[in-house]
Amino acid sequence: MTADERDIPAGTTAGGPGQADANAFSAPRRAPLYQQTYALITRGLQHGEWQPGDMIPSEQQLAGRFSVSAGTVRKAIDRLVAEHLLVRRQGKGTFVASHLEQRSRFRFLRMRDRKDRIPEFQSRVLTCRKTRAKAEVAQFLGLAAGAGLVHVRRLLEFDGTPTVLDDLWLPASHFRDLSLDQLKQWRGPLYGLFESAFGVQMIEACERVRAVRADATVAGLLAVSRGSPVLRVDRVTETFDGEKVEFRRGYYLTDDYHYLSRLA
Amino acid sequence: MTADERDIPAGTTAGGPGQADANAFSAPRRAPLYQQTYALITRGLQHGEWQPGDMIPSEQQLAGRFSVSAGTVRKAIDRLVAEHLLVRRQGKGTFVASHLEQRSRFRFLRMRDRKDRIPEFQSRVLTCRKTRAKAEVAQFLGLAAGAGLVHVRRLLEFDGTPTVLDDLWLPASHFRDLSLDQLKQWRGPLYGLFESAFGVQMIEACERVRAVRADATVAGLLAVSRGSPVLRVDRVTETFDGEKVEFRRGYYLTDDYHYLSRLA
DNA sequence: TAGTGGTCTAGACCACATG
DNA sequence: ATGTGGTCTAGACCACTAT
Repeated sequence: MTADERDIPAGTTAGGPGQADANAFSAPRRAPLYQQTYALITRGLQHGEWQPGDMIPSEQQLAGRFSVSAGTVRKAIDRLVAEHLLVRRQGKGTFVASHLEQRSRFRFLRMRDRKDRIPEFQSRVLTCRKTRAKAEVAQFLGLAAGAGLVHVRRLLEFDGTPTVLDDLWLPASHFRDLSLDQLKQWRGPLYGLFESAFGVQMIEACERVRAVRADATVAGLLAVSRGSPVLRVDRVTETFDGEKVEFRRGYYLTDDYHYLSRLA
Repeated sequence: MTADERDIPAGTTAGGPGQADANAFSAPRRAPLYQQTYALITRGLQHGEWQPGDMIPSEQQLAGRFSVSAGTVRKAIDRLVAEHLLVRRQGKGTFVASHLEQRSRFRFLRMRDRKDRIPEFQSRVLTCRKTRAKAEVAQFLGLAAGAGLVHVRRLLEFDGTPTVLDDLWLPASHFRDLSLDQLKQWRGPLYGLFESAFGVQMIEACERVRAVRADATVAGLLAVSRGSPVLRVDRVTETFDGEKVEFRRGYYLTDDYHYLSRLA
């Protein structure tokens, strides 16, 4: 983008502030400027104009580029910050959120210990294989049955004991080159790897939680007897525009840990 | 409160806008005006100056009362709206949120059907008894063991099938006069009853979710076999200032329904 | 017509980070 | 000293609701 381009048709004139549109014809309900500004910044994030960890232009600069006031830019950024897409740092600037940063490391982890603290845990990746989507997984990902996927299985040990078994299915369209070696070498959150190595930013997720009996596989890997009650958590993760880029099924032991949910 | 009282010491003078404090001495870190304003409005809600469903004074009026600008009041109200304590209605005013209104009826209900819709359900209150707090419940409520409680048990039928068994423990200090008759006669959400009949506004809650085996009682009431996996949801509900006013333990069948959690 | 919240602007000063 | 975000003000006009 060049500095002088105007992404938003100037809705104000020199006549004064707050003058939205001087047209005599009633325009077809234009969205408020701060929402348009929100959309433009989001598009910049989506198109990779600013990468995770990058600083975006200052509020003044964006105001100039979009031909709106600083307050309007600020309101747009407020929302993006609330949605964890941006992070403000006073005196420094506004930055694109990254799963590699400490502050967002446990954003999607709901498990807590008896005192509601995040447990210490270790991840052991067991397998990584190319597969094709069965009907159920395909439906969760909004793909056709048979679509190419990468399947990852890993075990999380909480404070030393195996507690979570995760199965991940990732669209081959984005994750074709993901390998077991790569996963085993990686230190840190998977979403950090996906972000840095595959350019996929996990923005939001939705989890459906059930209580089920452990089958032979789950029971074996979690070291409990078959039929034991375990929490089954189905997660669908999306990137920009609601594009589904992960389906994850987790089996959680909840004797010493629990799934925490805040209602407001 | 009288119209001319000033709850916030005027931090600005006639000298111009944005002049927070002319004192040469560095004051002991005063909170921003919009936070003070937030606290003052919250106090009004807590003290019952404005009841659920009431309209609070207009932004202009509050700005006058607190000697701050309309924008500052607006920012304070923005937060209270985000926290679901207030509701804005354009052209009408700003109102105190109420559990009796349609919009907040299912705020704390996380169960969904296969299409993520809120199920149709019916509540059947089974028992309502005065008891004393056992150690576990006392701890959840931050009370001493043996404190007076009211215990309520109810069954929820989702689309006609018993799916949720709830046990509620409520501090007798607030709910001494709650009766089975009252509960059976009540149509609508329990929190609406608690709000209108006992003046207790449920503001936020925290749930800890586990998978457990159904014991004889649970299995009997939910019509499953003993040992079946069920979701156990422990909820602690708070009113203003984090005062705990409900501990609720729910047992959920998750064959046809699930617990939905959005991560962001 | 009047009152309310919703949007938008322009400009001030403060607090923080960096060179 | 400069640039960034954070706070605060004053005032304009728009959109909606009610009378």
